[in-house]
Amino acid sequence: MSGFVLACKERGLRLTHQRLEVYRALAKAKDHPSAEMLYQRVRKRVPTISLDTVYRTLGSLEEEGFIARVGTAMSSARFEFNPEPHHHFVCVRCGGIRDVEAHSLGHDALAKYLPKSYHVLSSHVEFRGLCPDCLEKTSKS
Amino acid sequence: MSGFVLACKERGLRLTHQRLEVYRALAKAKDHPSAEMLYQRVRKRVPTISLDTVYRTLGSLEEEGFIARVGTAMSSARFEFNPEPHHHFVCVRCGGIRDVEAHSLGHDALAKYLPKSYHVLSSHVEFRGLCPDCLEKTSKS
DNA sequence: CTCCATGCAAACTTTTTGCAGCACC
DNA sequence: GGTGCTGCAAAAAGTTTGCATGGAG
Repeated sequence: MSGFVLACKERGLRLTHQRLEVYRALAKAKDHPSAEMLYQRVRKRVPTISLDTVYRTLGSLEEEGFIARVGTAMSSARFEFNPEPHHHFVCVRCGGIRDVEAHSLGHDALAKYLPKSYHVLSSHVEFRGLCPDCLEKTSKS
Repeated sequence: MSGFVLACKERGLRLTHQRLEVYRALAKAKDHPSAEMLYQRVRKRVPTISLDTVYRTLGSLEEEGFIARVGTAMSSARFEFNPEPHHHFVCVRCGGIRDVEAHSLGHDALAKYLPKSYHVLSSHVEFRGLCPDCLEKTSKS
């Protein structure tokens, strides 16, 4: 908590009542809430807060690295035909998605890391980084 | 292709011009297109097709297992505070998300499976299946 | 006092749905 | 010929943005 206060000062973020409560609500949450879910929770303590403030606050906190977005941050759904189990590499620069062969990163190899109390149906790895094309453009410039 | 025709008959799906063209466009695509991207491509061959037909067709093809959706299928963005690198388990029944410790499935262990031409910044595993709670409810009934 | 953050409303994007007509089987 | 699919339009859901006000520093 106090670490958050200090970090805000360092980065020039204003420490508003709303921002603090959104941060606290997410730090306390164990269920990976959506913006709407956080809005409902924070509203109990700050009845006048608006949903767009929650969105804007989450955006700020994400930019500053305090919080993370679960799963892929893609604006729209993407589809593929490849019926073989495989993984994906997402380029953070060009947004392109490339298939990654499962090789020894198969389902069984991954699923064994979970407790036996889970019934795992599928497993999927998503890598993020720079694809060969963007990497080449970077080194050239 | 002919496999698709046969599979449609087996499952009682009507083999319309539109459905076939959406299927072909996705089978040919290498870039994991969105519904809108597919719409633009199919429109060149079937100028009267509508975007909602593309959506409906993609939904049917996904249900039948012909195609897959890339990444997490979540209606809204979900956030988390946990700053430690970790993975996620998504329950297909209750939609709940649980953290999975990275253990030996750390970034380095995963990234080594990619060609060196990629610059990998992060790696994340997403498991899907039944969580312990839903599994228990299933066995009881 | 200054400027960033907030709240309100409205726009925007992506996806879904109701309905009438058409096409596949 | 009946049923499911299509196209149109409108709605729904999630998220973003413009603008005037208010509160933090």
